[in-house]
Amino acid sequence: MDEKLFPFDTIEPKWQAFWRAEKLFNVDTNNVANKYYCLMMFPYPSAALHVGHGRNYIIGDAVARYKMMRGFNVLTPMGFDAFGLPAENAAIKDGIHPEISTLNNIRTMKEQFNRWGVEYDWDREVISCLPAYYKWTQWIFLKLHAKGLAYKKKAFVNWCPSCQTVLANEQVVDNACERCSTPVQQKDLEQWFFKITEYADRLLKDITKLTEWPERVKTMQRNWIGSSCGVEIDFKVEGSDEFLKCFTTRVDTIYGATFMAIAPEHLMVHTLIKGAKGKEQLLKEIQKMRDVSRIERSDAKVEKEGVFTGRYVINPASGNRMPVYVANYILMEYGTGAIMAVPAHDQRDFDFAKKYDLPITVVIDDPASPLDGARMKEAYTAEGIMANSGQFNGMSSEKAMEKIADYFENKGFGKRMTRYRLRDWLISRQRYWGAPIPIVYCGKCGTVPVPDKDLPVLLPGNVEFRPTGESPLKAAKDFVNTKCPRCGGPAARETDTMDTFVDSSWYYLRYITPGTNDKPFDTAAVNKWLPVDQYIGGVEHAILHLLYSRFITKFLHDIGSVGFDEPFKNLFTQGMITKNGVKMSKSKGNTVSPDALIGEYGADTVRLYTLFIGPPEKDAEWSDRGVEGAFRFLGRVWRLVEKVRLSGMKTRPEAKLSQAEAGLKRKIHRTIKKVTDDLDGGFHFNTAISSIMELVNESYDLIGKDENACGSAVLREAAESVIILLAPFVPHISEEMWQLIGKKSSIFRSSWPIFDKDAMVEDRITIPVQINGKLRSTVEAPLDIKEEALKELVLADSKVIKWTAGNAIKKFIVVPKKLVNIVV
RNA sequence: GGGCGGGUGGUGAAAUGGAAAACACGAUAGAUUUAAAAUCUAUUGGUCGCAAGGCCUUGAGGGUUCAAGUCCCUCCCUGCCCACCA
Repeated sequence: MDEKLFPFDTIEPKWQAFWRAEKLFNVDTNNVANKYYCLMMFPYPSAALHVGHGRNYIIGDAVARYKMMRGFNVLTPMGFDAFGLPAENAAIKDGIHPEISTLNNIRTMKEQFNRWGVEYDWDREVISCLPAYYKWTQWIFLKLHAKGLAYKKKAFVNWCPSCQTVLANEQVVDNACERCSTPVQQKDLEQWFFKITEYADRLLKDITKLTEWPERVKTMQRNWIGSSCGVEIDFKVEGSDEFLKCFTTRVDTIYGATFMAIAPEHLMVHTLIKGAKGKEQLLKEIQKMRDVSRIERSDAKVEKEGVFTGRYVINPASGNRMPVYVANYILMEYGTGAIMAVPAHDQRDFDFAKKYDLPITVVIDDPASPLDGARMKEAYTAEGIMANSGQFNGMSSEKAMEKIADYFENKGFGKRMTRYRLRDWLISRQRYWGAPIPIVYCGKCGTVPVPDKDLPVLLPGNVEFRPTGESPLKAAKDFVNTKCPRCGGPAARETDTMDTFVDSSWYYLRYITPGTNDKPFDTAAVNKWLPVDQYIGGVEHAILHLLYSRFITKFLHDIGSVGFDEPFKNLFTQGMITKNGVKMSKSKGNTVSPDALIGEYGADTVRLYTLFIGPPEKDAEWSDRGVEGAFRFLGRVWRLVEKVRLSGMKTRPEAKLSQAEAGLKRKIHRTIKKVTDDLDGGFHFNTAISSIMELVNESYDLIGKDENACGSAVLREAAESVIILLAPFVPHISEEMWQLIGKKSSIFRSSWPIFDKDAMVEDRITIPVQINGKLRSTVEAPLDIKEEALKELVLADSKVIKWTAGNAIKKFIVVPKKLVNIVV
């Protein structure tokens, strides 16, 4: 497209500079009257932003500008989630230090925001990889540690034996290292955890407080935390004083437990197989199971594998001996890492029992057709009538669940408990590019937290990035060797760094008082501005980031650092932009760069199309053709405003409205209402924009009918309304047009239009008439017509007469002001 | 495997249980132009019909209702997320 429909290339830089000079987006946080904290999830600094990334910022910018026009004191800060694996990988590959590449990327991104016309209060910028920020990430770690909520235990990691390094899940491809294709092993390492499970009940319960969150996000969080009520049972190991603990939600099936299955990583494995025949072979088999990643093992399609330990436990209910197997489908991370296997009533146990020829005892019978263990083709998992269960026989399984639990608690075989699927948050990473964990290991004093006054523990800059090997921090002797803060003796620093999710779980607090260097944030100021009024980001963060942020907020609340216990009041999760049906990503080679598009059509066009593409909470397919459509629409608006401006002198008084003008007047006020409702009721930008398009079309219709209409006050009102309603979406061209029609100050300092109810109403309406639910005719009637009069009118209609001919009317349904349905 | 979404024209989509397909893209024809672009006008779910008009149509099949894209049940297809990517 060679021709410019409007001079966007001069308009856009002009207004971007204007907003900066006017400090339009700089907010005084001392002024809390009418505060509105509009927050977008801060991004990982990536070099090449595509239009899919743009959606998040464009939505956020439109919301911020709209709220500004509604008279709010809007805070929209931006920052960067700047630690992370990609920068470190790039350093290994290209030898560029992560800090340099990260800060470069940040610069590029800020230029892009600027070109989009996406504005922030940059005085509040927060960059998580800078010591001024991560000092306080470390401080939060220490606070958690002091409360016993940061602790160390062994956990399994993906380990590449060739590279001698820990692999992220995404670096594991087909159970092999992505770099050298060596099969990945599962290795247990000492790891740092945050005890988020301590907060599981509150995180679950308080979801009900999040009334302004999307239902689907709340459901995902509920399922993720996943509480289940059940009974924990102690099984005595035969010929030993040891017990194996199992948790079950189906204690009603206890009499049908015919074997026990434990995870290959279970701590009791070695005790159990001590002295077993063929122990070496057993160990080899168990190791083989351990070497398969947990994701793969939890797939139900994977063939069940197991080995018999040679030992038995006693079923406390039936007294039967149950052989103990080590099985690949049992995960140490879930429950106790051991299950009582009930083949008749659990499909996975059933598969395993079939394979290893273990007894299948029916204890819950199907009331519809009696079950036979020997002939079953699959497990029966529904409720039923108790069988083979001693004193509980004949009871409903539902009732037996409670009775058996009572019985077990009385006998001391086990106890009721609520377990959560949620596991503690593993926060240590064997990586360089993250906030160092502020811990020192001393030969005399043990694990010693770094005192607050010694923060931050600086990440050393001068390290070697070898293409393979351990975290560069281990080799940085100046960093590792230190003095014990307690006894002053020689000590070694922790070389693990923190998960970047720790950095991002509190950044929204830092924006309020970003410069403070004696505390992470000012509590009083934070309490005035939070919870965040509107949080906007991708649905891919629905679980982890949002859950971690809620956890950290609750913790900070408990130690008195903040006065609220939920950080985000309203949450909006936008869908992603796809191209050719799949998510835009560099690896798939289907990204669309905004730069060329902005060069050709301007930022306003790209913004308008991005908002018009579809409902913002849903995924949307990008089309370059659609961008042209948005461009042509803006050209159409520009020309309309030009016409109105040029005829501005001969404005006719409003008193003599023609019928067409009265129609346009109604349309103006309906549009104002529609756009306002769409923005207030869930950011329906797409339908808001289409209604503005209709208003523009009707304005042209008026000119088409009557050239003199250009000077009409109603048309002028229409043009002004279009400009102001479009302003949040296409800010540059709106400012320009606002100025062209003679307004003196920024459109974002003007107040949002208010619709006039009286101007909206029409005195006559068209009412559809259905016969047996099918549309057959329409009648025109006064708006306030009485039901009787309407009935008369409808029955006199020729089409109605034709369609009802000869049939008796059974029912006459009138939906006031909407529709009539006649049943014959 | 588990969890969460989605399925409506050639395309993106719209529709508090009340006129399915608004708005836009694309397409076709015409106007304008030396020509193109841009602009303007008309048509555009399928089907039968010269027309008037009829019949069909929201992944498939059932149900509730005067009325179902929307509510309920069964099934099919598809996208996304799953703890060391952020």
